[in-house]
Amino acid sequence: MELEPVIFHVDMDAFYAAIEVLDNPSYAGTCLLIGGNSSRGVVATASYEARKYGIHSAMPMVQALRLCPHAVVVKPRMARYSQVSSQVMDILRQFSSDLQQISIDEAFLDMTGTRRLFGIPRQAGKILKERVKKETGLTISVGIGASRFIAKMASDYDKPDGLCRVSQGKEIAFIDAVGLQKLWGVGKVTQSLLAKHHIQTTKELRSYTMDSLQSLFGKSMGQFLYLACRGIDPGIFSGEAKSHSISTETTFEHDVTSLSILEQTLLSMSHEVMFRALEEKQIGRTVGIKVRLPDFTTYTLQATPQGTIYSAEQIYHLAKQLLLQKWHDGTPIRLIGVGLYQLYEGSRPLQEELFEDPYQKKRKIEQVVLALQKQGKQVFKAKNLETPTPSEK
DNA sequence: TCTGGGGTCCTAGGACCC
DNA sequence: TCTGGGGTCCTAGGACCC
Repeated sequence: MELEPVIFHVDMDAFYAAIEVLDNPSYAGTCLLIGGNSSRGVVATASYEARKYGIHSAMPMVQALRLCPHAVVVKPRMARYSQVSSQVMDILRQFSSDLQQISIDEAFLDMTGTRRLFGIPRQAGKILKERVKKETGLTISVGIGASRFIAKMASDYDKPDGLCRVSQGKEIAFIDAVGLQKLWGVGKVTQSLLAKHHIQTTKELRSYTMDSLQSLFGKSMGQFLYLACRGIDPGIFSGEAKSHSISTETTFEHDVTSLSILEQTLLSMSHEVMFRALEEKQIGRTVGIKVRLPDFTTYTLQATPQGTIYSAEQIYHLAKQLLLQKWHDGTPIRLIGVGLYQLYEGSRPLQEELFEDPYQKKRKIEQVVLALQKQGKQVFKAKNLETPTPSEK
């Protein structure tokens, strides 16, 4: 007999803010904003108290503080959040070995065939929530469905501290309840495109054939919409990630016009990107830069040299060449970024080159530096254990 | 309102090859 | 000299997500 698929989507509630409250209980019940507190910062996470004022993620911090002047702003501590994230993932793994983490605070759990262990899905969801709460102090929202797509929207449907199950056969009714505005994968642009065609609801969307949707919205988006409004998983998070990239970017506090500052920034970013690649044992074939002007026009440039990209210095040289293709002295820049693309796993080049690349030597040096840095970190961690931070009392 | 940082995926055009 | 069709790779831009 075919087992009914049971997919859980676990979503941690106001994750960054919740952790700050855990570590500093005096924040409990306050309007807490996690994010950069500069003039150009945005809100990464707002506590539920702050959300009552209309504050949401991605809102400019300046605007958020206008809405709620007494809010407390805390800079993100990503290392701490990652630590708690893996703690939660370890708990989830005890419920199913088939875990797919999709971001720092979200994961899918395939719970098919676990009924004898944890009971019916809703029961299993309850146990899971209790376990996470008891062991970490955090509340999570759990969505349960027969597919990832449904489970994902179900966890959002009843937030925070939610538990929502959509049983098989009830998908269309659920999609209609969620509504077109909150359909996963349909953002602002698609929304207004739909509105132009007088499509306001998921029900109206269902009156279109696959062909007509594809001619209106393109092959891929058309198919996505056709399936999504019927509650059929369009295949979200199913394929293995093919390509991979590592990038970093920064928005300057004030627009930058000086070449030497841009060079400095590119250089340190090139090192950061290269170190992360080394750490993940990835080799890149393409270097790209991103530039944003004060009026927010943004362009990207990339280059794929012959052979392989071995070192931070090589990234820097390529990035600088790319920058100088577009940038002329004195043009103010708001944001600059560097990335490594077309990554593949390994420490060897795709094709053995005839001569040893001078950059290959540099890579080896950088590998040694990375190893030393890691050692340093471990020493640091060991020391930390002896002198616990106040929150660990 | 004046818009972060880190990603993935899709589209479309051009180069190049057979 | 006018010119097809398919495939792959590269580049640039953009939508979307957390």
